[in-house]
Amino acid sequence: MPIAPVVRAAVSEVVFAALTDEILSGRLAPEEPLPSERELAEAFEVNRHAIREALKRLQQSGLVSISQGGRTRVLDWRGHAGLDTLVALATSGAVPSAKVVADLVEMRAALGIDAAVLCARRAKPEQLAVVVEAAHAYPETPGATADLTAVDLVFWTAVVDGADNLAYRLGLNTLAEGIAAIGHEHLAGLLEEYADRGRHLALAAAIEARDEDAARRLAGDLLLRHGA
Amino acid sequence: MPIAPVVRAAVSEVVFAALTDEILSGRLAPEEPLPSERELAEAFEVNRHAIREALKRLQQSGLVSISQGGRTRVLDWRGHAGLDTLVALATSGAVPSAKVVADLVEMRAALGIDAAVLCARRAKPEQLAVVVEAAHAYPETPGATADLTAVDLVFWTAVVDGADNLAYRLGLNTLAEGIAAIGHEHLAGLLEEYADRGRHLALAAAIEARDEDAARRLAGDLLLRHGA
DNA sequence: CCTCACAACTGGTCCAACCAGTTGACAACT
DNA sequence: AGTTGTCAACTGGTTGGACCAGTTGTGAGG
Repeated sequence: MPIAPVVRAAVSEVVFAALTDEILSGRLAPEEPLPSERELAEAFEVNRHAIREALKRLQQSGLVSISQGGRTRVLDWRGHAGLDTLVALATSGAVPSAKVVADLVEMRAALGIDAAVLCARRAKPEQLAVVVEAAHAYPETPGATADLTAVDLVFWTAVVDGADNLAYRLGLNTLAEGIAAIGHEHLAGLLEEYADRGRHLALAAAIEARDEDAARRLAGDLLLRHGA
Repeated sequence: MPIAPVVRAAVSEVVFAALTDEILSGRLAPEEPLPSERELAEAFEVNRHAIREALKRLQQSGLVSISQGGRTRVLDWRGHAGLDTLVALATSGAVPSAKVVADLVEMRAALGIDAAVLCARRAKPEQLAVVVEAAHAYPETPGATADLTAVDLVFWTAVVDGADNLAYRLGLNTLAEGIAAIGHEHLAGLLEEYADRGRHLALAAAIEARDEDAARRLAGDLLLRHGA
């Protein structure tokens, strides 16, 4: 048995995960009222405050609607949940996680291609330098998956920074977190992309040359291979 | 004075907003430790439980890092915050809200164009019908801004549903919520697009005909006019 | 100078009570 | 009968205080 840091999950965290799962899986249907906080506290055998912390987070995620006096109700996650809920969706069983991963990768491609173009158009010289440097970090010989993921994240972070768009920046955070959370088992298809040092260098060169068309084409070559 | 529902903000909600603002504006710098929960409770003159609910939400947003025993520390939002934080960023003053809106609209364009293409490729017949129907809802004569926003949301929801990508679906939720929250004052530039019944009908027709190239071009015509 | 134990923090959890809205049932009035 | 008003029994919102469980810095002892 490997020695690793003990996982300490706060009670409200467990409750949050359980209720999230219950909702995303559909066992708690939209419009359906949740049990009262007092009932939940009794059912989970925890204090009511822990339940409240979890419910507040569910509300922030757009999964429930809370109103004083009235009952807390389940919302339709397809219409109210944010992008950050996608990860939980993958582990809830409501949708095959392979489908979620594919969707995630597809969105990553759309944003990545656009970010590459915008980076070529708008990046400052020092940001261009960072992009080129990050591209050189891709190893010439294959290494560990985790390392490759980190290198890839640094590269695309540099590209998105150069694109000078905060929405892309924050969206990248969410996507990267999602990919990291889902784990590398489902991401075998990405390895080939991660390991492609040549194409990353070419893309960086195109961006540095401010060649938007080449950047779009090269980014597409890298990011679209999975779906097609 | 207009008669409208009384705004009732929960205490933890106020604390959450205040701390979010404090962090995004930079007055609380990354790595800097937050005051302890007890100190915050005293400063805000509320119970510690309310502080805790707010901190849990800040943690979920990726704005702080909480660890038992140690102090709660501020994280760098550029590297940890998710897409849903963008709205708060617009009102924090850290970045001109016009910039945030422009970035939001830019991302909306990238996703919208891609979604239109994917919808043309993958939508089921009944989903195509919904798209066409939604396009016909754009008014022939200009109406109220709020109505137009709602019509536009229905149309793009139909398109994204047809694209059959959950990440796009949830991302659209976040973007729509952001646009709604920021308010229509900053969105005058979108009105022209919202009112363009003809182009929406044309786009719907292209999607229905499964003409991906036309869909890409028409969606671009609609969504890219702002930046160019 | 190093080591280790302890005191003084930090966040995590619980209990118990009360405040503040919502809802539905039911009596009273028209 | 139909409407109105009242009230009890819910719901979530907030508070206080106590204690548990980790972390961290300090200072006595080696």
